[in-house]
Amino acid sequence: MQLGRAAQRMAELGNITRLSIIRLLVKSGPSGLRVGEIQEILEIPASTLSHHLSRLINVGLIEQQRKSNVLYCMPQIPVVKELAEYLLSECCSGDTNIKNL
Amino acid sequence: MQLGRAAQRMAELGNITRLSIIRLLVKSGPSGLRVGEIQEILEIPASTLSHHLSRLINVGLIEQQRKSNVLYCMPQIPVVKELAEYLLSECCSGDTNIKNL
DNA sequence: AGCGTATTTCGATAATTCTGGAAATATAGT
DNA sequence: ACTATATTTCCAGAATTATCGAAATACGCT
Repeated sequence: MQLGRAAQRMAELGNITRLSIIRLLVKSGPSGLRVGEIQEILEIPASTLSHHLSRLINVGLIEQQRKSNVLYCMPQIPVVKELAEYLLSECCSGDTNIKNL
Repeated sequence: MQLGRAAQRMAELGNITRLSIIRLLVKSGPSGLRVGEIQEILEIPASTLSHHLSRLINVGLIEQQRKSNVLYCMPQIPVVKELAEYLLSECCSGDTNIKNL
């Protein structure tokens, strides 16, 4: 992952509402939850939730799939994982003294 | 790590300048770099850099230590690690079907 | 076509953040 | 005390973001 993309994704996760959404979805698993479920569980006004969801979709952290009447939001767990790994990648490559971690 | 704290830290990492700083420091290792080194390497105006450093310090992602004339910035690698791990903690606890990750 | 439920788009306001120049502060050396 | 280097604080303008009500859209059912 390149720096700019990682920063974008971090920024989206750097909002307590959006982080709540992602945490809920990650916990729930890859099959996802409906928008309405998220709304009820987290008690977010529909328009606010929709705004945050579209931002998360924008950076690839979740995807949506329609099943008739309802939309399912699925966390893109490999993307989250990659982002997490990015933070410490190449750690200490300029300093062999890793003792005091 | 609790949600609010994690979101704060993510938000600080969600800026390309600050993420550059952290990446540089993480790569360089726990012994840190001087403020001036960071400034030269990343080519950031001093006041801008100082602003971003203070934000990173604020959330515990880096610490500073004075050595006579210069200030060293040391990445708090365990904190970064904890944050990274937070993202996927309790993953899929509500859904045993983890196959399609 | 009309209705009901689910979700998004629009629009507007308040709040926060980013950036960098100029001035201030800190520390060491003379 | 004075000078030099390193870094922060102050300030202010531009830009971005968060929030949510009201209206619009999407889809299935009858």
